[in-house]
Amino acid sequence: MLHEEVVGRIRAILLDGEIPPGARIPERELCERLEISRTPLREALKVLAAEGLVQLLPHRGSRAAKLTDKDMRDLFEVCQGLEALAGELACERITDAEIDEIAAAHADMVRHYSEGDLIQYYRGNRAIHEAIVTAAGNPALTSLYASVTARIRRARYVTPMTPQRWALAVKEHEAILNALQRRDGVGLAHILRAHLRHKREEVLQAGFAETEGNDVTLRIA
Amino acid sequence: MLHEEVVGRIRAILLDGEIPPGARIPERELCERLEISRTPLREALKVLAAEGLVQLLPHRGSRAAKLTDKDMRDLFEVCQGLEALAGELACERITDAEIDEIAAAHADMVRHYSEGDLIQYYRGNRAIHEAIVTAAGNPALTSLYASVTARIRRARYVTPMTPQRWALAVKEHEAILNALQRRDGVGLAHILRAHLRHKREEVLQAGFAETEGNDVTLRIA
DNA sequence: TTTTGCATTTTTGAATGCAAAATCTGCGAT
DNA sequence: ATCGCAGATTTTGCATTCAAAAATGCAAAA
Repeated sequence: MLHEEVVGRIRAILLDGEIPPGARIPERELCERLEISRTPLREALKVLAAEGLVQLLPHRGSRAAKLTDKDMRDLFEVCQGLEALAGELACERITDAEIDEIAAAHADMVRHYSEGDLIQYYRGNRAIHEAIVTAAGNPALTSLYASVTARIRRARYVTPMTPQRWALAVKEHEAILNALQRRDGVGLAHILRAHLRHKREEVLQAGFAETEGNDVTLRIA
Repeated sequence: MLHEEVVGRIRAILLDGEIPPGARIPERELCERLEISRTPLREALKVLAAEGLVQLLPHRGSRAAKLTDKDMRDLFEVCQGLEALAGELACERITDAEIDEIAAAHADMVRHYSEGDLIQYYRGNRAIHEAIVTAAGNPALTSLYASVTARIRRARYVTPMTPQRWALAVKEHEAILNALQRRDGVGLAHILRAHLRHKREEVLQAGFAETEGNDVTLRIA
């Protein structure tokens, strides 16, 4: 198994919440499960620690990182900046074909909305945001975005929504698609910022930060 | 020696250009120099690879990362986004004391400019940009900014400038300080973006990308 | 019953050793 | 002289081993 694969598998385990935020990461167990020795596992944990997904405590092992309200707010703020930038760049560089794909993904997502399927809705939602970032044609931005969103993914794409908020989100996505089709970079940036600000408020209001005694895993189970 | 210290020392070696972009990283030598064994060194290299400073080639060791023109452009673009965001946030949150410090740093920098001391000028310049980012009060943003700027630092803070460009840069910095003092977030974001766009043009025009046969180390020596 | 001090156990962090892969070297063929 | 190839050498990646630090358990004292 390649180094990158090890990192990816552990990242998936963390993002799935299989090891919940704050929990200790059982080195020996993971070694057995991935059928590797401690050396490559520890290399991967150090990388994930640099990404912010793992917290290393010297001489006390590693834990799945836990985000405070402040952390969450900060990361959403950065995410807003990155998506706004991506939106502006995407409007300059996106191809008609890419726009069509996003439009199709949007239609799909709206369908899931009208069917009340939150899981599928979120899946489509995420695909759209990622497609916009990809369309910016800036791999450095894409990978930074990936690492930031990974840390807030569970909060962002798992929080339950009230019907009002959900309806608003869908409306905002209409505007997002519209701005893209008009290639209105500044407008798109504004909408994306507002969209994420609303999502952030939602998440924080729901008390979704991964603080002590606030286990996301249980909530979404 | 602690893990973070190892990472820091190697990062410094790379940023100083002691191991020039594209050059192989001599594992054994570094081990001896840092007086550690290969295990912690390799852990650090994996982390630096995740940061983009090191390129890992499976079964072929690691090299100091080399940036193409496109990489450089992309990173500057992201940096623009991050600094613009930081500027907006800083205007909301910066204290009067912090503004005074930045004003002092600015005055210092202008003095170095009038003395023609490019090195000191760049040092002050960097301090100002970093202070603005810090004033945004968002550690997630700060650390992301640090990792992005690290990759373009040598290009950004080493490129020689024509008198015209230097004068323009100083003018822009006047405007930056002014916007900060007026706490004009939107204005500051605009100026910062333009400032960085100019710097990027400078760097790319100077052919400063770390491509084959384009060794930055030699140029600045 | 609770707390404190000590010995034991467990776990972490790093060095070493080993097998596989890549690179280098030298020799012969064209 | 150059190219190609077989063997030797080096380097990489990982498993194992070893020492140090922390956690745990237990007994004795308050």
